[in-house]
Amino acid sequence: MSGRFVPRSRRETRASVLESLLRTGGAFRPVLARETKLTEASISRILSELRKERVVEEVRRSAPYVGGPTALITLSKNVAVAGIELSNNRLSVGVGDLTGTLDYVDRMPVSGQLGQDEFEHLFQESVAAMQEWTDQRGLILSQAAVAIPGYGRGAAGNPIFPWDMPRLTRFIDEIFGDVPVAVTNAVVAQAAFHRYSRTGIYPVASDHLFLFVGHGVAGVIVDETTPVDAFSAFELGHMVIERGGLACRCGHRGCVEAYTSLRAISKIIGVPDSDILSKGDSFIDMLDLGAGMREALRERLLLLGLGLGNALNLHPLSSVVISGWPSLMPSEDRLAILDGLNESLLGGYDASRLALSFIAPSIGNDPRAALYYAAYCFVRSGGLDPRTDPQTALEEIA
Amino acid sequence: MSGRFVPRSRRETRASVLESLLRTGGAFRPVLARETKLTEASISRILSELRKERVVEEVRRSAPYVGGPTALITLSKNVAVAGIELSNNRLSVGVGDLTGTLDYVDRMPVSGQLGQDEFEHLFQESVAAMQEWTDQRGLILSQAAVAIPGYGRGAAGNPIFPWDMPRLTRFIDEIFGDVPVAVTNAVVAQAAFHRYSRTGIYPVASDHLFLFVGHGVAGVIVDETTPVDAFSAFELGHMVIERGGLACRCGHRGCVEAYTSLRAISKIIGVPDSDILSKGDSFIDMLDLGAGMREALRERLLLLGLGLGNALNLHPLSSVVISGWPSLMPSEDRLAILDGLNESLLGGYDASRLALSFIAPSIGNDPRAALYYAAYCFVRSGGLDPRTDPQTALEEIA
DNA sequence: AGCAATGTTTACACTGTGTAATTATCGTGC
DNA sequence: GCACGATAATTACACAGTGTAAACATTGCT
Repeated sequence: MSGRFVPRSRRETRASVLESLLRTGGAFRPVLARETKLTEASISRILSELRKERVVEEVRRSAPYVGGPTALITLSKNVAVAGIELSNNRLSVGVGDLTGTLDYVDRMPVSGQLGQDEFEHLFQESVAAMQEWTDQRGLILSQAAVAIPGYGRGAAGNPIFPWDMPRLTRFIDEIFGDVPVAVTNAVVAQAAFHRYSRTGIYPVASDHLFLFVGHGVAGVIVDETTPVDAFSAFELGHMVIERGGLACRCGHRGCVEAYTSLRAISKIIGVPDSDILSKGDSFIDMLDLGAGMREALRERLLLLGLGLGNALNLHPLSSVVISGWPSLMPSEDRLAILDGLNESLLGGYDASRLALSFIAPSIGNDPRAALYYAAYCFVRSGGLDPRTDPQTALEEIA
Repeated sequence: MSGRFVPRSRRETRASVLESLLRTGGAFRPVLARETKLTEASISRILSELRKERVVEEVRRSAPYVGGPTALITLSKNVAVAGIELSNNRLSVGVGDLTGTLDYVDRMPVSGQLGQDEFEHLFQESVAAMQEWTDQRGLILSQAAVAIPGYGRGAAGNPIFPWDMPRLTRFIDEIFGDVPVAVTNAVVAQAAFHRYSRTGIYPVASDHLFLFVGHGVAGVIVDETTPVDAFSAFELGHMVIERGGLACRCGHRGCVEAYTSLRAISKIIGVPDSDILSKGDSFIDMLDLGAGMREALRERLLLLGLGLGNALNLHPLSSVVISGWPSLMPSEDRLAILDGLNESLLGGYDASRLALSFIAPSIGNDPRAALYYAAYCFVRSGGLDPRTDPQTALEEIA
């Protein structure tokens, strides 16, 4: 009757406690116990360990009710992590702590046709500058993360930057030397950041597809029970929805990206693709200029909906969050997506079975997503150095 | 340095030992220890437990080498499981043991347009007949499994049998009463059966997509590290690949299924859809009759490849196994699939990055897949009654 | 100051594992 | 037919990590 769930390694237990703190931004012990499904006794033991290691801190708060808790547990500001983000426009490097503070930022413009050698050169320089900054302050990085669009498709290669990926990860590993570094898909970092980092109101809390429409069209299935670092990107951009249609940079015809990417719509509205997302609300005003523009964009949204419906047929989900330029469109125009869904989604679009929501593209806050991802990876490792851990060592051998 | 990986609940440990036995069909202790990453000491303890419970048996064998092992451990024939499979043609019920022996089979024809009431009625009758058989022999079922095409798409509903799924699972649960019963997608059961049940040579051993082209077109990602019961079906059939194309039974136009399902090709070759898969090798001879037939079928295979490429763009995998009518086609005709892949798969088809293989559709051995799935579910539960297990009970509350 | 209500820590028992010592089994060679 | 070598299989013990329950601490209220 006791319903015990005993076995967990210390690392796992620490990880789930720390993850809970990262997601909530700070919690009282009883809450923590509930979230992690541990007893307060265990929480007490783990926290005293983590406090000794200066990974977490206690802040005294007045009790919220009679006899209530007084010690708010938060992640420590002593742990330094780094995040590096590559987008089609720039390479951003940042250093911060586990609470989300960004203490150092450096952004370099890059071209969309960036070659691998060129990138490596730039990367090395940027990291060197960052390390100078950390060395000056005596900071030691506990974790770094690099977010790259199109990353993580194994043998299929990167559809956005056609690079040698094993070489890239080796290169990055070497640059960072002793510091553990995680490389991930930009959209994974972004989804995790939006969903969990408490920087704004996120429209859904259950499993859903996060779809970003930028230079590429990529999604992630945000599965609430799966660790973020196991999320895998969902490259929607190169689904062929119109045989023999518009030519795409991938060499095929009729891809979703050929119709709905920033580059594709920049041709319609006559604004450089790099400017579109930064326009924010003024985007809509801009559209008033051309009468046929909105209609043309609605057609593109319909095609996006068609591809999205196809994707949802493969992997049914009851909720989708869309970010990117479609989120800047007037809400009546966005309805075109539903028309597309009606052409492909099994059973058609039905608000009771599919919730569609939009979230503003978060231009300007790079490399916060990568930084958050670095914090997440640190936390997932239980705040223990992966290199000295026997279990990980064992797995590496195997 | 020791590389210990201690924490596992007894249930998990038992499950991994039993799963290993199910997959291999019997093993010696040292092999078992390696496969489960446990020490021989643990294996010894677990096996003595399982032997007492009569879930496993020991068969004496002459040692394969000096000082070699003599006791081959196998799953017991004492544990009875039931498998029920619904296809568009029939409802098959079987009872067997964990070794794959099928002791009782009953098959009833059903129509493709089966209504839910009608199905429930038939199901109840078939199960009653089966229970009469088990009662006569004093058998007590330890686990049952039901495999249904199109099952498991949550709120999205079943695209093949448009039924009320919560009602269906409730109904099935009630029918079986005390016996634990798992309901799953037919293609999941089939993939697991082909891949793990040692009934034939399976072409790949790594992660891959298993795609079955029958009345529907469905796939499963067979991920070697994920438990089979967590596999989720991949409904490729209703991806729209030709806007405004052929009408599909789902109400949309241009779905993969409208071009490549058994029903679709039965119109081309003039053979009833229910007969196609059972023709086996004579299928090819049949095609010789019509000159344009093969060309028409090749076109359909191209479209299948197009849809497959789209799916692989979303979820990159380096290996695909195809079963169903395409596997009966002459190998030169199957090359049309590659043409389709070349239109959609990022980077085009490349034998070094994508291995395509074919496996004969296993008509006639239903309900072996469901039976195997039942055995798998039993094994996954550690051979313990899930109802008396505190952990499961806890999870059910949550 | 004392009390009620809750939070926090600690002593102890329990589960399940690995290590290492012990015991069992088999084939081989004399 | 019996001792020996090689490996399999079991068992005693130590250790990690959890939950339970009791002890102790803190707070606000009267």
